Amino acid sequence: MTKPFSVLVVDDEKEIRDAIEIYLKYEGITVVQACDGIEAIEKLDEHPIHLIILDVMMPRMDGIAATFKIREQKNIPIIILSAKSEDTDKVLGLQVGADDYVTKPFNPLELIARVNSQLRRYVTLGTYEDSNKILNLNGLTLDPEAKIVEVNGEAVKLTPIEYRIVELLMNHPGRVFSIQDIYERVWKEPSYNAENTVAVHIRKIREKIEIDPKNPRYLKVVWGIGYKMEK
Amino acid sequence: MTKPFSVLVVDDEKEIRDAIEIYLKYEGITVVQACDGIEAIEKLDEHPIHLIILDVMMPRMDGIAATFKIREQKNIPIIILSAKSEDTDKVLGLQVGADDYVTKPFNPLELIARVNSQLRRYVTLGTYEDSNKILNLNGLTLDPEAKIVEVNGEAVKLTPIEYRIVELLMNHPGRVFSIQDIYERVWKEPSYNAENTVAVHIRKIREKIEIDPKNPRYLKVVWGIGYKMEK
DNA sequence: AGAATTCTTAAGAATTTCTTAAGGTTTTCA
DNA sequence: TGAAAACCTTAAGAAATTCTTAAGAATTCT
Repeated sequence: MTKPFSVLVVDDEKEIRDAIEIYLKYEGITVVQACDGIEAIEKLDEHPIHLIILDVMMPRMDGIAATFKIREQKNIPIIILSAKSEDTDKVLGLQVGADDYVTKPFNPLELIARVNSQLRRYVTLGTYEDSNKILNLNGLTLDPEAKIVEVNGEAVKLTPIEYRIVELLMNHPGRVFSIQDIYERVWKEPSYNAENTVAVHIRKIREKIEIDPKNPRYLKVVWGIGYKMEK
Repeated sequence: MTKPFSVLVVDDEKEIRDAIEIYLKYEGITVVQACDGIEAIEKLDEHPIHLIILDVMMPRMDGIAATFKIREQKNIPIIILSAKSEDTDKVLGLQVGADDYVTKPFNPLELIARVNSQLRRYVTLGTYEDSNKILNLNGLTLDPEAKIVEVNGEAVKLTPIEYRIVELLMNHPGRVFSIQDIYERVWKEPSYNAENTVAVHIRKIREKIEIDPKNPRYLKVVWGIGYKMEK
């Protein structure tokens, strides 16, 4: 499963960078490497980075400071790597600006869990505002907190994928999403031979939310383009 | 952009207070500092405070307890700062009265997001819902102060973890929490390989609070998404 | 040391998701 | 205009995932 995230790994030891890269790639996360702070800044400009893993014990501290500056502007979570033996004060100072830390030697699974946790939090915080509001369109209601969809007051039981499709469309009433759009935004991976998969789910959704699935009132097709939720 | 809010930051470390102040000021929020609970009480009398950010790990615990008492009267939201390494139970006790918490090291922007979120809620709700109030849902009762759960008036004995899960769910009736959400909010660390751990606790809770655990009335599953407490 | 709590493992049940395939509808363009 | 191509709908069953439950091991508390 590919995730739409890329992580910048900053460490002066190549073996560590490579090891982390292997584990993150296995998670479907793109990895960009940098061996010091200076290089990290360049990479941050070149690539869209969603999280930084940073070894505190590197020769060139100025680069690290600069990295932090950039984070302030870009709001990217930072996970710090540090050895237990390291100077506590120095590490502590850095930690004030960090989101999480892992001490070396570290369990790769734990690092991955923390990376995922940060990415999740980062994403949900970003979309926090509108993702909690109850949506309503002509009697079709969606409650993002309770994950409940209702048609004219009657609860409808949707599966997770069905729910996510409805949520996507209802968040942008009237906007047409191609099948690829839908697949990529719901499954969070590139669509390949997935046209019919989406179509089948559309059908199932109609079966549940439409009074007359053959003449849908809410979930309409736009021929040759995609689907949309009627405004 | 100036906001009509002032926040009291209580921490014994000056650098942390200053760092927080810088970020909040940038948001247009007024900041009042206090280095311990005693001082916090004075400041609460002197200034109109709308929210408190409180470090749990401070030398003088009595002052903190007093701060909480004041909050109870004044209905001010509290966000707790805690280090991961800290004694979980001690932190937990405090958190019961808190509205949100952030673990150190923290991302300043995340702290700001949570501050804004609390202030928003505080304003929109008008009268802030006290998290020490006894919760009641269809005969299921939770008393956060006494840490007692009752089903139709009959006390149920929950273990600490069980209690925290029930409390989390009851604080947000109807809202669905994924297993990862639950793990991270109850255990306060990222979850990996913890899916079944939570599931087992859910089962134990049902055994205790449900009349018919196979057809739960309170603690419901939302397939593929998580669990929730029925509204 | 004994009791209570928490975690791990594993097997089976329930539910969801995907694939395949056939038939219908709309568009294209000869 | 009419036939071909592209696109959409529908159905059914296989595959995969998720949930429940139980039992016992490991850990923590008293």
